[in-house]
Amino acid sequence: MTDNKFRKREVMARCVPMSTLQTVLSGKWKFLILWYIAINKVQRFGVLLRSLDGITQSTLTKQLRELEDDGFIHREIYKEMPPHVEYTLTELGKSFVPVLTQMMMWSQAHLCAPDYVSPYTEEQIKELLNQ
Amino acid sequence: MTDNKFRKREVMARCVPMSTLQTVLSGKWKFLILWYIAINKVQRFGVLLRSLDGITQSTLTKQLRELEDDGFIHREIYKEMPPHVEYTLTELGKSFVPVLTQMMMWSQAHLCAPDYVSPYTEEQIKELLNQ
DNA sequence: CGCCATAGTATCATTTTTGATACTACTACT
DNA sequence: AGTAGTAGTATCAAAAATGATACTATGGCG
Repeated sequence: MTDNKFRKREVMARCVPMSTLQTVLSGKWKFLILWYIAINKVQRFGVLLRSLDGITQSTLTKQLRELEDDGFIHREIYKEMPPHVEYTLTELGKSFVPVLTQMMMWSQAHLCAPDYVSPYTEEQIKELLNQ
Repeated sequence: MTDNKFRKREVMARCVPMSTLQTVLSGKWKFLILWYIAINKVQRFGVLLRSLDGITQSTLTKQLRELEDDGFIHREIYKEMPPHVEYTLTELGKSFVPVLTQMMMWSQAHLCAPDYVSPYTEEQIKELLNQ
């Protein structure tokens, strides 16, 4: 994403990369949403809603729209019955996966209790990085 | 930081590492504050205030206190004349530097215009990672 | 027809974050 | 005694993010 299509253009204009990133990934849920899509390749709206404990439907919709507008995820509508929507990572989103993975690994190592057991296997993480 | 000393304990209790990280680094300025302290080793309050374009004194104070409470930075008061305060990274903060660096490099590569020239040399980045 | 599941939208309230502004405390210097 | 520079605090207002709730649209099924 090298063109200026981000939601908050003032930040982009100054191009303080770190500020832009913080703006783009602002909010309580963005990291987690991206992670869930990354680890599962595809995520449906309903599954995300049930996975993100405490989020409301309207907030999830808004977060997903922002991630879409900022070019991280792609939204595919399936008109089968019942109709549903699938979210996948775009090329930009995929390029962000190594950063996301490092964040996850750091968080597991430093923010969790010593007896915390990660739900993600080394294989999952490795696969994520090799895509 | 493997003990439960974070500001928002509910998140910590559930230990969803990604959520904890997003909570701990919430706000418009945290990434940038950490980056400025990391790249300069030491930062004074006044310098940070002038570096972070648009932040107010009270907001900067609050952000710094939160980073301190969450164990990322250390606050050292110098009673010389005029007295001043210096902020440095703690061990936890230093352990986060590789993540921060990767975030910065990704942001420069993907969020900035093609003609953007980084103000940071490769040596600075390398040094940052070798600490 | 009424109900289910899907994935929303719309509206308003609440909470959280940030900003604006004015104030304090310290002491060296003039 | 007054001023300057440091790093704050305190209070209130404004803005942004999130939540609660009710609503829509689709079409199959009993």
